[in-house]
Amino acid sequence: MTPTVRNRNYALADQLLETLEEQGHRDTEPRRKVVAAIARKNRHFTAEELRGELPGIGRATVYRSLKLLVQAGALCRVMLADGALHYQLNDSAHQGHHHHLLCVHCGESEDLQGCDIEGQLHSVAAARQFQITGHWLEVYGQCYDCADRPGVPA
Amino acid sequence: MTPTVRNRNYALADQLLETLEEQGHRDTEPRRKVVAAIARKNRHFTAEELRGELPGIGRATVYRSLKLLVQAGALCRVMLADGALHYQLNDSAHQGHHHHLLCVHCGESEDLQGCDIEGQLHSVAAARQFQITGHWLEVYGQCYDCADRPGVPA
DNA sequence: CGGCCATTGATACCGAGTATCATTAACGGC
DNA sequence: GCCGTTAATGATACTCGGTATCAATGGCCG
Repeated sequence: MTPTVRNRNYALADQLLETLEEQGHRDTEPRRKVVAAIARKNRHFTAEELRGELPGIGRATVYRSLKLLVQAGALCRVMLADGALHYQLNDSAHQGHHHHLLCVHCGESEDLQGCDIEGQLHSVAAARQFQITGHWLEVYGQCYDCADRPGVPA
Repeated sequence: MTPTVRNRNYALADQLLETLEEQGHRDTEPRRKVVAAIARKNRHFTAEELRGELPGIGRATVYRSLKLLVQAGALCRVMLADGALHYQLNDSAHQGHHHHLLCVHCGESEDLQGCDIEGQLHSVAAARQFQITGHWLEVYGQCYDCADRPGVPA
């Protein structure tokens, strides 16, 4: 890891911790470690995966930290095509509601911002006198780098 | 239950059983009971809920039957807003890929057919050189009958 | 009728997450 | 800087939804 990346990770970890403190949560040693492990991630991960990288930290603590970060909007939950729930850092620019384009091959993901699903849903729903309160959308596929590789399941 | 409804349920159960037989599965006594219980449902249900209505039938058998019916396209899985997985009979006209409009108040659900999510997703994805292979969408809200009732969570 | 083999159901197991609760340690007040 | 309050921790047990195992059963076909 280059010094630059290391610095970025430290800054990100601090930022996450700060977010939690703003919500009235304490700055504790185990929390720092969890947050640092998350900051090191550059793609989505499962709770258990994260826990594997944090020996000595209680299972409950890892799950509690994840929940707090999701509530704070710093993490979002993504559901993979096989139904497995993963977590993913929210780019600070994309804290609001958005969807993901997930590469089933390499695990890369992109945020879908320019997609007017909402508007479309509302007009369809209005026709049926349905009042929409929320929705959940995940999109699966292959990214450019993976698209031409062989041996990829449909 | 009116005689008409009872007949409809019997017919539906037979049809489901037949679907399974077409896939090469046997016509067994427990299977008949599971399928009959499903045919009686007029809204989405959980595996455990169904199991509760089938005392004397093994847990594994219920889950196995559900899986077979999903594979056969007769049932579809819907994810509620709280993350709970439910099953729902597929209207025989809507066997293909489609989405659901779920009323969070009464549990009613409607199929979303006239919604061109696919096309929209493809154009957004094309711009990013992403090749879409699938997606998952659930839409939550309140149906006409529930919309004006008080005490409904957002 | 007989046999093969899918199906069954009891049971144990699994993965993901939550509840409990005694112990620890942050942080704010003084 | 000490101290008390109170949040946080981590060990453990538990829950929930679903799957694997496997001996016993019973459909179905020749």
